[in-house]
Amino acid sequence: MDQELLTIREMCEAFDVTPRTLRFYESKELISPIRDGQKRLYTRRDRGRLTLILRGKRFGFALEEMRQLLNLYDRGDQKGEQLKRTVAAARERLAQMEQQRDELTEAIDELRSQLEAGAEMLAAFRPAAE
Amino acid sequence: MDQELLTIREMCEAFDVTPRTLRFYESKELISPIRDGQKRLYTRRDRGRLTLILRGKRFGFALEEMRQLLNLYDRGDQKGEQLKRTVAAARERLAQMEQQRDELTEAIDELRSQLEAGAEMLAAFRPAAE
DNA sequence: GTCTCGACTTACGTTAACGTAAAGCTTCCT
DNA sequence: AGGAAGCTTTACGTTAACGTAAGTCGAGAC
Repeated sequence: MDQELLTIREMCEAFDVTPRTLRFYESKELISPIRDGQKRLYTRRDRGRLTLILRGKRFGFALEEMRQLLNLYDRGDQKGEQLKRTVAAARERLAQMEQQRDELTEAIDELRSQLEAGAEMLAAFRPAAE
Repeated sequence: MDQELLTIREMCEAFDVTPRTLRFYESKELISPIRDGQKRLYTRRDRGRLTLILRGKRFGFALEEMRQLLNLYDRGDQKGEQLKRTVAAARERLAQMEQQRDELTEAIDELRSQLEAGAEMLAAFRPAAE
């Protein structure tokens, strides 16, 4: 293990994704494996990027967002301005996630109280009692 | 106000939806306004159903799910077996929502700790330091 | 009569992230 | 030579919930 280059199959097993997914990410310019003839070979760099992509997905980042963030890091200055921009993006996303969670919590409470209140979730529609 | 029949425009304003939405719901058999010539007129029943549809949407029910639930209620026995089925569906959805919230909370915590730990969300990829 | 307004129908477009089918290389094995 | 495996490319299909454009129609307003 810890080889330098992985085939598509090895990548799929290592990250639990399908070949289609890897080719799709490549078509979206999120990763760019080298070629041995026509076959793809994934480098350490690709593995790092894929790790970040999947992590980003867990956080709810869209692929396009991740592409932009990754590209920022390709342009050098990891220590400076671009890093701040990435952090800012992360903070924004965090805020979104928190709001989403709050809304979800509200909906949960509301639904739960409906259920407790006699399970009459459909109370609003009675065939015109007057 | 409290008229018996509403035009599509009045419905849109009352519920803050577009005409397209109402026609779409109708095409999906969620509501079924009567006709005055070719114009749609929405009854009290339609308003009740729309109220439930929109409430369901807030809870994350899909339109198809709502259609099924609403149809259960059209088949009579509000007091019996069908009600239980609706309640069961609501409980299931509630469980889904709670799980979703838990996952979201996990992701939030994870992202927050990444940010606090030096904001190195992208720490995983360093250009191969060895 | 002509214009215009609102409503109507039909039907294609949108978004995201792949799934899936079709058909063609290369290798490797026998 | 003749598969079989595993890779490749191309390109259409999927899902949800509408948006949007195009063209039609009936009813008042002038």
